[in-house]
Amino acid sequence: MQRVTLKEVAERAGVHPATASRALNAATRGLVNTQTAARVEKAARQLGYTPNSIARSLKTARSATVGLLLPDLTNPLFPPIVRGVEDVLRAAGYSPWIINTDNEPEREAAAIESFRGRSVDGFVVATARLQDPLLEAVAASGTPLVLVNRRVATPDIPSVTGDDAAGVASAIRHLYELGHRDIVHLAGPQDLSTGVARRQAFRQAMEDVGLAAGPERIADATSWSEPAGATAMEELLGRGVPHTAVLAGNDLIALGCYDVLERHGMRCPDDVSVVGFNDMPFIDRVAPPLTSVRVPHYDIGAEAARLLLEVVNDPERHVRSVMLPLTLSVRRSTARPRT
Amino acid sequence: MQRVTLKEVAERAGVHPATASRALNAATRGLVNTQTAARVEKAARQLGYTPNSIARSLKTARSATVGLLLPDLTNPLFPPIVRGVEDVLRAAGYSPWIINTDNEPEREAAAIESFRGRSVDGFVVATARLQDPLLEAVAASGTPLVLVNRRVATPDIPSVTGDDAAGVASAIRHLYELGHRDIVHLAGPQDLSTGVARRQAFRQAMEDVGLAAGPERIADATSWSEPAGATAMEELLGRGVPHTAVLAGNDLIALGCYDVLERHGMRCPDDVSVVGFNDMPFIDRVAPPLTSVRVPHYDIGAEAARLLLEVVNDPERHVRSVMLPLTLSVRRSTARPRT
DNA sequence: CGAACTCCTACAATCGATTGCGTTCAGGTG
DNA sequence: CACCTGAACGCAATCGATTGTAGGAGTTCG
Repeated sequence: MQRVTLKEVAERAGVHPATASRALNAATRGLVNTQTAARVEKAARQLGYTPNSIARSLKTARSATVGLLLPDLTNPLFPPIVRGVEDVLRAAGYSPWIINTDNEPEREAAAIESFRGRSVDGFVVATARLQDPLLEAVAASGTPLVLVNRRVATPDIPSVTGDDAAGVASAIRHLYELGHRDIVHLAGPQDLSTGVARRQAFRQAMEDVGLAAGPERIADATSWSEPAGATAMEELLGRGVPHTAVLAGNDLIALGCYDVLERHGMRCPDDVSVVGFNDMPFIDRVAPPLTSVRVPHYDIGAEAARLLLEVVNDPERHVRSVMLPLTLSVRRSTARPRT
Repeated sequence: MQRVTLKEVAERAGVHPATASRALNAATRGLVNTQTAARVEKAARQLGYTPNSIARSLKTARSATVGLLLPDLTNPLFPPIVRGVEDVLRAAGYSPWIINTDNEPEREAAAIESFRGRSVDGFVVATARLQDPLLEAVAASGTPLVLVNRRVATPDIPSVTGDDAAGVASAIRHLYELGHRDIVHLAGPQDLSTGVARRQAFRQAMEDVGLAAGPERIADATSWSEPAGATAMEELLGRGVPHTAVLAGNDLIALGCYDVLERHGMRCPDDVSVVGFNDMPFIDRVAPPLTSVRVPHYDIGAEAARLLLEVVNDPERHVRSVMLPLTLSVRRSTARPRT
């Protein structure tokens, strides 16, 4: 377990540690005689030298490390994002620290604090609330920062999101073309950008096809979960608004909606069509398979990592946000309304 | 962004950095006058001092960091394990590095190399094949190491797993009590310990209730996936072995089995009962909801982290492996066989 | 033949915190 | 009053790698 140090490598190659360092580093190899470099490299290989990145980081003040803040990894949304981030980072020699915050501000603060202590080179954040002083402080401090899947009120923070408006529009269009005219929306939490964006997109898309989208047709779920979705659906049913189709803020809310329909003896899609959002893994295997707006989570993560690396490598670079196109996965939860 | 250093804190408090260090460190605070310590602490707070853990790690050769190797985070098995590990580690002031290896040995080697370079204090590994020279090398080198959900041939590596034998037995007993006598098994890959363990447990459990469990009743899937499960099921059907129930090596294999049944016009549970393994998230929402052996993945991860911390804190401690009890989640994919 | 230059390589400082050891000084003891 | 003790703190080395600068060997050119 005794680690091999650069000094030992240098000794074996008969050179000074400084020379060994330069020989082993791609950027500085040009400063060293080719044969010497080869000798050093050979010595390093023979001794099984692994550079101590802690020592390196101390000196260079860069850690090749990125902090990744998530609400909760067990939410099926996030693993693909994480993989996207990780794959891109790894290709660039970086790796992510992952921390779950459960959306608790104290946890988030602690995580940021801990990341700072470990001198991460940047942050990828998937937990942003619309108002988030912590994040604004991070951004203001000049630490590179990219948001995924969410945006904050502050405009000058780069983010990567899906094109929610277009996604919602395609869902509404799909329902419209099937013949639905009475469509309602189970919106997500209104303190998160996606919840707001999709809700607003719903109204816009409905207007665009000439349908009514008054507030009575929208119920807000308090979280992105099945129970919250069920509660919202119950509320909507209680209002007595006629409807033949439901657009849910995400797939979990749609599942909650399923439960309520079943409880009330209604069948999907025979009585009510349901559209979800995210197209999460295995949602094609529930009964009935859910029609859902597909969000390319892996790509979102990958793109976020790319953006972050850009800023890390060139802090002067101006911020840039990316919006990825969404598609609709049509399955059996949507059908023509009964006439 | 300019970080506050210990030296600055010391200056402000009017003491030497060494004293400041001792004052700020719980273990050495006793060496410092109480009032001085208070002064230092106040200075640290005022300046917003965050210790540079890189510098600390360099000096102390400990990083409060653990490497976590996974095959693939997007496999729904792993997020709960990761959370279990993370929650326990965080409580102890540690945090995990997560790396996906996709079960590729080179990736695994690269990950271990990278972890070594970052001086992790230990490893939690969920990727172990039965034979794994890399891991044996790690274990032999004295680096603390705990396996989760898998075991390797080498006996003296601590591991945390579910009690597969008992889980399989409870599944078989359930089917037996429903009246099934012809039961077959879709086994997982046989180069992984869980695949082997469950396969063997199947034979044992069948014998225990007095049923035949010849090799013709078992088909091996080449991976823990739906397509592999489907292929194995097709093979089994091709053999013409009569059966009224299937025990799948895991839930994904069970889903593959569902597909094949449907393709052949058979219905579950009317024609064939199916039992899965893992009880993964949302498997209760597929059609029909899958009866499955529930594995406490979060607890497995948490326990693994605890074991690892034990070894990290006391390297002399003798290895200890833990096996957690499993329960059966009975749902609608199992029913009495048709008479 | 010596000055000027180019290549390499060595020296030494540095990153920020920890820690063994030495020093100082107040207080107690004989 | 000389001496010892121990608490509290300062000094300086150290972890392992990076990097600006100095210096030495060899080459070229006036």
